[in-house]
Amino acid sequence: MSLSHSILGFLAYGRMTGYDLSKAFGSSVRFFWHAQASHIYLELKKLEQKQFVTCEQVLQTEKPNKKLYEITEAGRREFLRWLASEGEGFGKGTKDAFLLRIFFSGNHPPEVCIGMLTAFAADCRRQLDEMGAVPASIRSYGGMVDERHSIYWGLTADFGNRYMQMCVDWAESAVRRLEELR
Amino acid sequence: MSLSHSILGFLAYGRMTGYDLSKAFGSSVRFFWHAQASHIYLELKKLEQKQFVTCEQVLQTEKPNKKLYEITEAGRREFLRWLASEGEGFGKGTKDAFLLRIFFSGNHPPEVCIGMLTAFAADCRRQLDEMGAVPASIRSYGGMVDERHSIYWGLTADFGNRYMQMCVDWAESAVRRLEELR
DNA sequence: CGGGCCATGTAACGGGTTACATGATTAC
DNA sequence: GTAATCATGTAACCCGTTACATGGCCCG
Repeated sequence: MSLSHSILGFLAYGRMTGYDLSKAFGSSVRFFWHAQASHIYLELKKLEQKQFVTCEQVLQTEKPNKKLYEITEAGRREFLRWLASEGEGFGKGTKDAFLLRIFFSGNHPPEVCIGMLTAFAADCRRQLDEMGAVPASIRSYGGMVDERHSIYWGLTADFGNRYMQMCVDWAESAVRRLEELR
Repeated sequence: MSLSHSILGFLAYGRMTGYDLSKAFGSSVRFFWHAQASHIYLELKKLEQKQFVTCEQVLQTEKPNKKLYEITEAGRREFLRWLASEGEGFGKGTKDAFLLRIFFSGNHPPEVCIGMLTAFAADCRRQLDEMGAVPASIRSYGGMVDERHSIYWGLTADFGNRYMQMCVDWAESAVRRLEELR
């Protein structure tokens, strides 16, 4: 259960609403943890029940009312516990339906697979471009919290870049190999 | 729902038992789709209900009895449909708790993160070694089915290698960066 | 005589997704 | 007038995990 822990992680930076959290996920960890808004609201409720967060209603006249969530001491402890926990080693949680399709692609003519791979490469390149904006966004957020945090944001962004680049390279070499064999 | 489809995929190669399937997952797609034996048995039952597979009891005296599963025409159609389906684009399904921990690592002293990263790199290197055996295993299986299939097995294995290598490189560069900043 | 392989399952639970529902304000 | 942004939620469902249960054969 990592969604609840990453919510706690964001709340450790400061008070936020469910909506803020939803945006925070979208603008930072979306490459390795996609979170649905509705799920976040659900999880916030559970965290409140467990007393890991407290909630304060904020009435607004110009905008819809909102709920500001704040992490408690117990919540911070739980978050830190998770942060240091060993966590399933590696590759155990990996689920990649795309690679599964490639694996079984002997069942259709090679052109289909070539098409899938080129579309995939294009997709990766697009995401690589999108991530070009990440360093700037880190710098802008980085000013708000201290640098201690933003280093790590940079590390995960770097992972994202390398990953996408690797995917592009792999897909292109795969296409080449398939074309050789036609 | 990709487990059921990959089961169909394996059965498209030939008749197998739940046990065989479990081994097949373990020796091929485990790097990007880990399947529990118990889950496979569950899924086989559902596939039988949907008439995507048929089941034949095989009585054995020397060994426990077993059930041989065979894909039906409807099953093959469903499998092919899935194989050609667009499938969620990319990165949407990605869930990586390890990167999540790195992202939030500003909350503990850098040494902890350095420790996590070195352990991670060691883990990846180990898996890289393990995958050295894959080409041989592909060749051995490859003889049984025609080459049409084994090319694709090689492509996914190549992905695994590149991925692990990228992880090692990234983790090492991350450690270097963290050590600079101490 | 212990461990590993063969071989199959059940029950409870957890975590996440999808689809749906609502509604005000602001900017083009 | 219509799209985007702000803002919160419910209900049903699905997929997968964990833990448990069973039991014979073969090899060292």
